[in-house]
Amino acid sequence: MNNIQSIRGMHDILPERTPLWREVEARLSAIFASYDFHEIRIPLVEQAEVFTRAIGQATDVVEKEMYAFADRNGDMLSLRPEGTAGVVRAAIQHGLLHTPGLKVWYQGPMFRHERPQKGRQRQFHQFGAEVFGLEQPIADVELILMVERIWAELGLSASVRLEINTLGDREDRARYRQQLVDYLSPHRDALDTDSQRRLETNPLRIFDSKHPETQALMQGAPRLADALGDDARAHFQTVCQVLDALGVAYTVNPGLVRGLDYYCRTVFEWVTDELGAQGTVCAGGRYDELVAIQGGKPTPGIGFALGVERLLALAEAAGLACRQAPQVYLVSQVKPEIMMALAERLRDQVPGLRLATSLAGGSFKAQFKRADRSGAAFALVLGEDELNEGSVQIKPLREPGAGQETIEIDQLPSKLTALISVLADD
RNA sequence: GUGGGCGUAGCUCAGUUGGUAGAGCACUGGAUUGUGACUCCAGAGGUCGCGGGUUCAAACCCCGUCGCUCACCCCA
Repeated sequence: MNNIQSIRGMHDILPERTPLWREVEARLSAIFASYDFHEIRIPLVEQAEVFTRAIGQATDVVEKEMYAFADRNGDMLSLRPEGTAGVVRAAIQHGLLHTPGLKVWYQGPMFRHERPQKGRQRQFHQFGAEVFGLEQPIADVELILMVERIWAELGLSASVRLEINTLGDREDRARYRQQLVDYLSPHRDALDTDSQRRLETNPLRIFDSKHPETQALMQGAPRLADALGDDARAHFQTVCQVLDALGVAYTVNPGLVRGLDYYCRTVFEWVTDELGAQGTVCAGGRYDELVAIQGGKPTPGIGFALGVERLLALAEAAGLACRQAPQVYLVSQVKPEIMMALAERLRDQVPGLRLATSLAGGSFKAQFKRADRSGAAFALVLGEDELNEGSVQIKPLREPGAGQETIEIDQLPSKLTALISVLADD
């Protein structure tokens, strides 16, 4: 092979797969619009501080996964490892938070320098949505409903399950953190090495440990639920009640702790068993203090991010497939300018037509072979005979036994319009 | 960052105890000079990931390196 390769963990999305991406993107953006979310597009690069402040200095994402570098003028910049921090920055910068209830969504590549594996690459793609200025629990619920609709729309409801939890408010977590440290410190030696380190940096995330001994120890740990303040407790109860009333299935997972520091109160996550070790397809939660942390006027917020590659893996396993084929393939043995004039006329007069022309030329046999491979539903035949009598032949390529018919060129646009209107949309 | 498995034609892979490479699919052309799919024939296509070493001789053995993959870790 060549020496030039894409960067490790950063993959090309080839033409064969882009129709599937576009299909999923179209369905998601339609769902977002149906909940009155509006798209926002922000830079892929920010001041590194935008992320270090928001995500938390002690998180792995900041500590060892950011693509951070010095700009030519010495500023520390970073490729975005996630979307929320940049959206918050943009919302503050442009005064979008003066209107309560701002609802935005975004989409695009994120970058984390991790060791690639199934469901995890260094450049990956997320869809995300954020709501600002609403502290009501039903804002949490609406976001959850919207994601539930995504699974339903893509036929994935049976593949994922929803887990939720509450992290309480900052004072609650501070109090609880101390309880946890007090409980675990005497058993420090029983913890795995990673958890020992987290004991100093981020004790709550010890709940994430997969080590059996650590997990056993955590069984007896004090519970965050018992450390909640009244407000946070009431908030979570309302979320659960409304979800129950709406028939949304979920389980409360007291060990569910988000990896980014800015979360508080409601956190949620959709997980699957079908993708190996990277089972989280979508995750999010409330971040009522993030706007203030980023220098804005205190404004509550809540949002989620969804991993597109993971979603696509599930969708493909469930049978979602897309390809973009031309509807019509023009086979010709007349002068190129005549063939192309006809093609242009058809593109002018047949709305939405996907028309392939046989630029490579060759025998009719070779051209028909290409027409077949292209996936086109119809071949148009334009040879000397047709040219002389002002006609074109239309040959169906996907109906066995169907004969081809001759049609006058003037009637071709309306004929094609009728023919492609009954084709299944690819 | 740590470990396991793997890198041979565009794709999926074979390659016996080291003797300078093969199949299927795909591609190109042909089988009465205007018609695809099925069939038959022919052809093209590889410095065997890259670099070094051992050897008369390396796809095969050794070292390094890059990448893919799975798990740890982390997370979407």
